[in-house]
Amino acid sequence: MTNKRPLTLHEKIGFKNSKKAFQDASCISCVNSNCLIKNNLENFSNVDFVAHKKTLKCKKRQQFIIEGAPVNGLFFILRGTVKVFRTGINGRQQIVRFAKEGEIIGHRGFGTEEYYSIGAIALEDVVLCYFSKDDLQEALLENPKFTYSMMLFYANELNRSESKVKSISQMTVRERVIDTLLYIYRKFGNLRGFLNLSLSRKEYADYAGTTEEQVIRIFSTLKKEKLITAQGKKIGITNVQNLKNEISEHNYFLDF
Amino acid sequence: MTNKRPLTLHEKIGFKNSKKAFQDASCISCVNSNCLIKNNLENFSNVDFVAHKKTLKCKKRQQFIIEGAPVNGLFFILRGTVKVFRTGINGRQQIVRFAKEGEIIGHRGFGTEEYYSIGAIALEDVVLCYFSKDDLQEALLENPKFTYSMMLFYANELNRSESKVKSISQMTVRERVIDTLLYIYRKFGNLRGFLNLSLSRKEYADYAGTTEEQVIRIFSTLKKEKLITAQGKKIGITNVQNLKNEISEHNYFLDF
DNA sequence: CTTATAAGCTGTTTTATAGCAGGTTTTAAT
DNA sequence: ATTAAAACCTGCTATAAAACAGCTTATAAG
Repeated sequence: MTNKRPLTLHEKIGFKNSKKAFQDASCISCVNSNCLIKNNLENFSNVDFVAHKKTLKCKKRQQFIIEGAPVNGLFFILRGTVKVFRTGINGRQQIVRFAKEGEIIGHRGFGTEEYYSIGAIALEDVVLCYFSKDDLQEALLENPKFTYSMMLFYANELNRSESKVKSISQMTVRERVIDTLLYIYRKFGNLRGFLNLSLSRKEYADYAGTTEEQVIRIFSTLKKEKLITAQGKKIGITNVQNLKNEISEHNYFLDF
Repeated sequence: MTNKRPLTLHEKIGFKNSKKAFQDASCISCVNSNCLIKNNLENFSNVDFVAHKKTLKCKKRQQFIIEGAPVNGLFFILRGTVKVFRTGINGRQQIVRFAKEGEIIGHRGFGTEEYYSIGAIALEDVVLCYFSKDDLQEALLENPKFTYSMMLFYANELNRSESKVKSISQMTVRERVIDTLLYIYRKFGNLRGFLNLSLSRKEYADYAGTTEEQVIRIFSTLKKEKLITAQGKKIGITNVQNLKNEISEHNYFLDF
């Protein structure tokens, strides 16, 4: 490196132009059928839009959005799993959601917000597509179908969030922990009898809005009740329906 | 009435075509500068859109959206105040928000939801503008600026809701009650030293996510501490800053 | 004006859950 | 292989908040 200019965050974590670094990162050949960009490719009047995107790689445990940083654009997950969180009262971490391929990260900052209200960290090696706010805004104002899709996306996120308000304020800790297990199951599925996403008890707690100890206690109770099996971080749901039954009267599962 | 066909809900509560019943309900002369329709009037290519709207009157305490009913359209408040709620675990009412002129009601059902997940009731005599889902959808797909506004509206609602998740899961009951008082103050302001919206202790509880008794206890403590004054349902905030200080470290106020 | 009903209030009890302390086991690093 | 550091686990204690009970004060209806 001969350049003495300090590296930007994006450069540090390997920000590269898609064409150069990732032959397979072009939207046309993308396999994420749930991606809003992919789904609207034919609607973009300006073909440059998707060519302008940048692609970046993140190693496991790397944080690529820092709470409070200015919002310059939006991320789409091309591959991998991401944890989205915010810091609450006395530094307590609150996990907002877990995201996978095709999902949008950082959209909460798109409206009036100038700064990210959340942080995002890679749970495994991740590849991200990045669109600048300006490019996006232009594309949105030119392509009503795309804007409409984005609007519906936000509407769904809103429903999910409202449903979380309900669950947090009215469910018991046990119910919330079960709800979290079912959420992980729905979203990441099973692999050889275990949930296909390994989380620590602390992470379960931060998502369910409780403490590590409570999650541990509840997990061991659920084990005794033969509702789950656990080998360290690997959690298996014995009978999904039995778990659902405990909370079914409270929740219609519109999340994902 | 010679017609033997049973009345629909809309007919029962006085559904009328705007032209006939309300000379003053036309969007052009509307004074609600915060209304998304009003703000986008010049963007509508199809002038029929606003002419198609219907206007309906609701008396105080009348419920005009029933939880679980199919979503056929969206309401905009022309005049009055509305309580938006949902029924939680064992019939416990949860107040989602209080809405006033210019605001949208029922938008949560617009996306994938087919049925209203909330109920809405008039807190005082209310006039509503109603747009059918089909008309709206057409207008949205024709007018990207309008769609973009709607998208930003949803994005803001999402931020508000996320912030509520945070407050509910991390604030104490006292803090949540204070937060509710400040919310009412910000949104409805003061009238002769008292909050310009009278609510029962139960309603404060249903919004703050606690019980009537807790609200009563906290109100009487706050009275002793000279932070509020109360004459029955009329609540006055003595010093807004003092109240804010108690929760300021937790909350950046992006609600409204 | 009287009565009934709802809303407001307060003291006591119960319960769920957080916090703490002190352990073991697992994982990762040297 | 050894050590350090996470992660996991369990029993105990403290506490915030809900639930209950019984009362008083408003508000509305006849």
